[in-house]
Amino acid sequence: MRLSHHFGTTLRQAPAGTEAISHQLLLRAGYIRQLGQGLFSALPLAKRALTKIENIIREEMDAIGGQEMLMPVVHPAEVWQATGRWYSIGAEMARFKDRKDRDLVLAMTHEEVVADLCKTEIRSYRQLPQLVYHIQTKFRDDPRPRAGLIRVREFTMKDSYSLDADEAGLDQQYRAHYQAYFNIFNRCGVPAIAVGSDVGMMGGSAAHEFMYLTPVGEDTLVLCRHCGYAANRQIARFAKPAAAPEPLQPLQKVATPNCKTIEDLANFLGVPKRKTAKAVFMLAGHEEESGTREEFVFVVIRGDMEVNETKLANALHADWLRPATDDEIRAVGAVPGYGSPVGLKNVTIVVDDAVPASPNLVGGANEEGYHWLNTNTPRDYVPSLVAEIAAAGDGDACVQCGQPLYTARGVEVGNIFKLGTRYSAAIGATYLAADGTEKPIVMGSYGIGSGRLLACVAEEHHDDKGLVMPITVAPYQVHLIALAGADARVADAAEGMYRALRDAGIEVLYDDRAESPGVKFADADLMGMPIRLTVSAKSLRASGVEMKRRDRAEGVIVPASDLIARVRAEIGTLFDEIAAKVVPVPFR
RNA sequence: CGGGGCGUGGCGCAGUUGGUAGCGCGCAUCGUUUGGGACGAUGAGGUCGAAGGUUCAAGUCCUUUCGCCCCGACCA
Repeated sequence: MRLSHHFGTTLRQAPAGTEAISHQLLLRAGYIRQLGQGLFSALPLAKRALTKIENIIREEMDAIGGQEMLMPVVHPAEVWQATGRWYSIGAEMARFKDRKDRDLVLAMTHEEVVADLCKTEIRSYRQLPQLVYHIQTKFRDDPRPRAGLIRVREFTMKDSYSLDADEAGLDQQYRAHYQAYFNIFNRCGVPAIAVGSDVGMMGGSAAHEFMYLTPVGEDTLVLCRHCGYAANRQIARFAKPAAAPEPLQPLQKVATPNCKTIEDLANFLGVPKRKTAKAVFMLAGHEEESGTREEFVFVVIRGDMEVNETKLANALHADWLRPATDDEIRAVGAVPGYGSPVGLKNVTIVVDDAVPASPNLVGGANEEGYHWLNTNTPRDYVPSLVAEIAAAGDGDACVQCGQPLYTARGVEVGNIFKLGTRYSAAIGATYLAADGTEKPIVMGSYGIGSGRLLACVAEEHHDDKGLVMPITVAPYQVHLIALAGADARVADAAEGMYRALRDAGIEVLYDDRAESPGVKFADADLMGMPIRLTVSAKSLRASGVEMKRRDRAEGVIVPASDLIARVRAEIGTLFDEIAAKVVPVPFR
């Protein structure tokens, strides 16, 4: 491609209001342009890179038995109603009506459609296992898109769906994806780690997220250096420090004026926070066919811990949670700041599992200015539910090895879910087993966002001058610069090399513009092709062309007669360097 | 949805107590220049996000509204 007719200009300065490096560089280098909030066009450079990423994904999916197909972006509401997600998903799903006033949705994902297809395509266990996938547009009306391509509303995702007769088959396909995903990210030059994660709106029994660690990431991960424990904060567990056993003491009311927070209370009474019980009031929302149902929830957790809302919502099977208002708290007979489960009736009380194990905690008295000493459950109040609902954070002890955990930020570049039979059962996607019984297909769902992955490539591979694209993802392998000026010999030589490179099947971006050398070098650095070739009067005097890797400071002069062979060798070396990173990863 | 910020040529920005809109880069033409964002000359390009209001007069003041960014809530 000739740069003189290339669609997409470079920008000397990044547009205002861009923070993430990947956002700035992809914009400045002319890869992407923003159309609206969370809506981006991929210009030719980005499109070529995305195609390469998608082809890597195709190769790895095909290698584990995937069959590529294509499902629609617009779905009738019925399939989403059948699984209940029409009701449980809120404004994040874009809905509209067709001319016949029928409800339609823009696809956020395709479990429903796959399950629907299975109704007709899968009849017998003899057809299983299978793996289908597609690379298709998704739309999720995210409340807050951010950081360029890292979090958008419309995006392209590879989503695959495994179909199995039983859990063992699912487990096998799940593990195959686990390794295939590492291969994909390594081939794209994005170092990723797998962490245990929440199943979220997908439902199901287990899930991993593949995270690229970076401060611009929006997920918080809880990690252990010692044993490798890794989990999304949403589900991260930790070893709770055991409370010293002591005999239960009788309840005793004490005056605690102006002690509305655990901090105040602990200071006022001179007790450590872990000897207190904190009351947190939430409303749990349940989206049902008949409408929204809200349930008041009284949460009790030790004062030295915080509630993890994802864990709490999961324990309650709630679709969402919100904090209760003071009026709602009073309505159940509790007092904001002095709330106590003691003596409350007809209220759902959820207790963190550390609370029953911690004797004689200071708790509210449901009376302004008073707390109880020595509250104990179940002696003084009976929980509706005891669950593990505390949030893990920096310094907490690892559940596996007891060493201190730390937190880091990451971008989710892929995820894998064991769905089980939730969708197949709801939609009626069944098969006949060997024993003649009809059983729901056991499904798995696996996603990778290609645009987000491109953003992570840019985030990982850049320097102060611009992008440094890995050979596997780079839009072009070679960036050929002609420093011709008025020198027709240089121009002719460059034209000849451009043709020869193309004829050799090498992807080359050719800067044939009448720009000054500084501009050409700066643009080449910005756009980030892995190999730069410079033809000039100077290089011709050395009877050759300068070849320089984007990731190296120095170039070499290669003889024009050897050009194709030398470029091919360099491309080979670059591919080999990437291939060396593609290694087996133990499942955990 | 809460908090904060920003909307002025393609990009980055200035615009004072209201007085008829400017700078740098980029773009076009011509000439000079060609190994790290060259130089000169000439030129094109703006309903100042939108609507309403105040005023003799609004980029500037008031009201409303839209868009975008950041933090939080939320979330694959």
